Amino acid sequence: MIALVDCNNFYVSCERVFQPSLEGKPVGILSNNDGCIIARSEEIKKLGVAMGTPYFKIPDLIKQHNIKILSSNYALYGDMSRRVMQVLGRFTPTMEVYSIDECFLDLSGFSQDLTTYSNTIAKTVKQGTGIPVSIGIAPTKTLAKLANKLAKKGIAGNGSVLVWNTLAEPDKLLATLPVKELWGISSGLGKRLNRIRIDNVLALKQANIQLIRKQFGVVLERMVRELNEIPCIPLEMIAPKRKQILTSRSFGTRLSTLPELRAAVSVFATRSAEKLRSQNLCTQTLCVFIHTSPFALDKPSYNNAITISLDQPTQDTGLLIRTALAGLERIYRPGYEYQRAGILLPDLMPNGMQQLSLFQDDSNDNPKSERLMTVLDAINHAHGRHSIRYASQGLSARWQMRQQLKSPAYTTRWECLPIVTIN
DNA sequence: TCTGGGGTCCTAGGACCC
DNA sequence: TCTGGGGTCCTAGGACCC
Repeated sequence: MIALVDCNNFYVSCERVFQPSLEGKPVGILSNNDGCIIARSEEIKKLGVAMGTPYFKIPDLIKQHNIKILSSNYALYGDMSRRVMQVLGRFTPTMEVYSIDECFLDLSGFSQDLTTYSNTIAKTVKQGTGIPVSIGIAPTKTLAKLANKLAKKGIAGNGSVLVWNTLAEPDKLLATLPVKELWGISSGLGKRLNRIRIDNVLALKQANIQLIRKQFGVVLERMVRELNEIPCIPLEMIAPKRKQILTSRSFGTRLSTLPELRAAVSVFATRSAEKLRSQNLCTQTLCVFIHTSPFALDKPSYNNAITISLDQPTQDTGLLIRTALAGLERIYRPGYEYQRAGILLPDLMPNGMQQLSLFQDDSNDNPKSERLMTVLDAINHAHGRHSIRYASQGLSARWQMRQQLKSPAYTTRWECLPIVTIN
């Protein structure tokens, strides 16, 4: 049996742990750059605010209902997530951290009553971290996801826990669920399924497996089998190695000039190199891209990207910056208002295993670069990110993301530690 | 004025091998 | 009249996830 533990309204719950006054009130969390609402409390959902609603489109609603809006605080969410996972780790040796707010636990072979056990898990997480969770338990991941959703919505189970096999008539329930509710079915697949008269989960479960394979491919075939309690998606206990690293941002204000874009791209390249080193990886390839806004239909649009192969794999910030800027020069066109840029490293490998270049005569530089990067990382770790930097990163913050409503990094910066006063 | 960021997997088609 | 059979690797694009 597999349990899916999912934190309820995770980002909102993290904020509420440190601002209990937000409890019971409508709360929304914004995407980076304070763009859209990407996490919602139950109260704001009830007011009809959909996932992904642009923030600037609902000022009246916010005022009228006194909705509390916050910028994303990923330092906080990341740390709270780590704590939740740590508590969950006490309950089973085999678990897969699936996302920042979800975790699969392998409960097969447990002799206890799973409902009781799961209630204990939920209670312990709440007590240890302040975060409320819902738990769905079933023979496959797909069904565990579904059970979790039903528990959360209060359709079945005891409010926060649902063990699939305790349902008297699961098929009756499946028949009431639209196929789009399933993990792995988005609107695209959902519409195609509806066209062949598969509109609820039961219909999909009973669909002809050969036909599904032929028309929709192996992904949906696996899903149908999982609905029939045949596990096809294994638990991944060891996180697989990263396959790519992406660093990109929308700008706080549109950028038109090359110098400003150069500064932004330098910062993204620097961040990418830091990510490489922190995961002990290096890259053989760098891709740099720039976009105008897809929403500015009245203005000329331009999207371009360039992929550059390096002579040999590297994790050196200076080399990645030089490469990225050379790429930028080639794709930059004047006369556009750029909204976003980024660096993609699509071809990663473990550091120390790279194939050296046959023709490079300065390969002795490698130890030097390594020492420099170690010092750089140590200084920036001790004194804060960007304490020392490459000149090309510049000093202007004009393009930095907007994050005007961000709460303090309560758990990751000493200056932000909450202070408790006892009267 | 204002619309996120970071990932994975699958498939089809092209290029190549013997 | 008539021109094989069986592979691998890479890439771009689409679909999906949180």
